[in-house]
Amino acid sequence: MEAMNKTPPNAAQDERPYHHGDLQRAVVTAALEILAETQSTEFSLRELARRAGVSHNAPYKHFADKRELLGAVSAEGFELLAMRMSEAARGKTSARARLTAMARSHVRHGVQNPALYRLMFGPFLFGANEERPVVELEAAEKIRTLLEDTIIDGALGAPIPRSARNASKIDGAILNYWAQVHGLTLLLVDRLVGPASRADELADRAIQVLIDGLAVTIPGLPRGAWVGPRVTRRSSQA
Amino acid sequence: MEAMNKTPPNAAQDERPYHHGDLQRAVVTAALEILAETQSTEFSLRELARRAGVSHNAPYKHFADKRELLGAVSAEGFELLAMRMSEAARGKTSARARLTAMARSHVRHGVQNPALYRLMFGPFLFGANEERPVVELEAAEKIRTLLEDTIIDGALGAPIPRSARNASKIDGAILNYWAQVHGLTLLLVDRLVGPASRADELADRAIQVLIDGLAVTIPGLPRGAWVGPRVTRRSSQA
DNA sequence: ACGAAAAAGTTGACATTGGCCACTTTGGCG
DNA sequence: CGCCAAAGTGGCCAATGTCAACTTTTTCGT
Repeated sequence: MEAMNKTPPNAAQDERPYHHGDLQRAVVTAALEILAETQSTEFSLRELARRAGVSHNAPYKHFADKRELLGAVSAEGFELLAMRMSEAARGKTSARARLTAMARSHVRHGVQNPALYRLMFGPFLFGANEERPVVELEAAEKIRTLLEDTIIDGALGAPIPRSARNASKIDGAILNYWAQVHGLTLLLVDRLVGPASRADELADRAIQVLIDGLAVTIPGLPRGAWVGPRVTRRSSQA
Repeated sequence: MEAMNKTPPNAAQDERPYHHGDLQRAVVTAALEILAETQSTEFSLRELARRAGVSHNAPYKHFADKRELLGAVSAEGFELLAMRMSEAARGKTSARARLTAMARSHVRHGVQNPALYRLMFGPFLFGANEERPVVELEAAEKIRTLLEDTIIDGALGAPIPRSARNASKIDGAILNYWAQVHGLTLLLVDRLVGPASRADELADRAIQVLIDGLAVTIPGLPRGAWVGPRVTRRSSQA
């Protein structure tokens, strides 16, 4: 009896079905929202569930715990950064202009959402002696590759062919770039330098100094040191 | 009756007096310990109180809330960093050697206690639109001054007299130093480059590139930008 | 086509936390 | 000596992360 009211698809679309559809994504999206609003990673899982319109335990069907959730959010942040960087570089003709544009958009990305930026690079996701989440390493590797290509392409003044002999020099240059840009971003984000509205100019100067410094001699990295996420290092034996 | 057993001061020294003596300091010290052990700022006030051997509410007589406590810990971290940097510089004859030594000890300070380092520079202490705690700004200013003196002293190749004309150039150089060293430290601390055992070499190269870059032209900071904590800017009108 | 199992969501419970309160103990000062 | 503020205590509260048991869908092998 009353066979009609089982799975009623007729009651408009606000009649939420028992199953959310794609809660996984909804939760990550909501987390990004809350992160942007509160600027803190200490928001509550429950508040998040409330926003997504599900019970406080539903997210646990998709993420083992809060860390795993934040890991997904962080990875999203890395993807977003990579997209912004590569889009900023698109259209620029010189490799140097591309490098500058990438630095700008990196700094902007941080300033625009400090909490997300700190989550991305920070330690919220791996304990004292743990590794970083794989999903995050992969996303970060994408950015490293972007930089590598630009440097090989001549961003430092002249193209540097990708050879075994040059590898450590390129890594060294990437390290210096990362340190400079990441450092500047965090100083801005943490309000130790400013104002944040000057981010572009400051990023430009940072790159200027970096390139001038590297143009003299490209030193190369000490043997055994590594730059960027190590995930690809290991996968080479797969 | 039984007047004898009130306030018994005879029971050796392990018989803790009702008043701790200097709980304020004890709490900060305990917090530094827990921070070093757990590598997280999310330890509980209660655990801390347990360690100090007092009730879970005793710390509230000395700190309004957890933030204020962490602020004191952070300030301690800045003081410690300043001490290490200035001691590392002591004895070095050339200004450049001093700058390198300071960078090394900065990076070491971070690598040795990541959680403390992140607490110092991170956002745990000021909300979305708040200022940094004053105690922290003052400690950070000390470090900025250290750097300024070294740069004025010729760390970049030639002495730069402290003049109104040079002020923005010096600030620019300090910004680049900070970005590079702070950035490198965090990349190490957050395990995006490594290994941490190579910290000294990497710091040396960072300074090398920095100095090479600045030696070409010292650009100067755009008008209106600031470097370092702003606390002294305001106190000049007092 | 059907029934069982897996997936997705729900309610209820528990220990722990930061912070508030009223209370007691102690040291110092007039 | 007496009193009061500072320092420390225990009780309490709402909120949180996470576990466990239950219910509702969806899926999938036969």
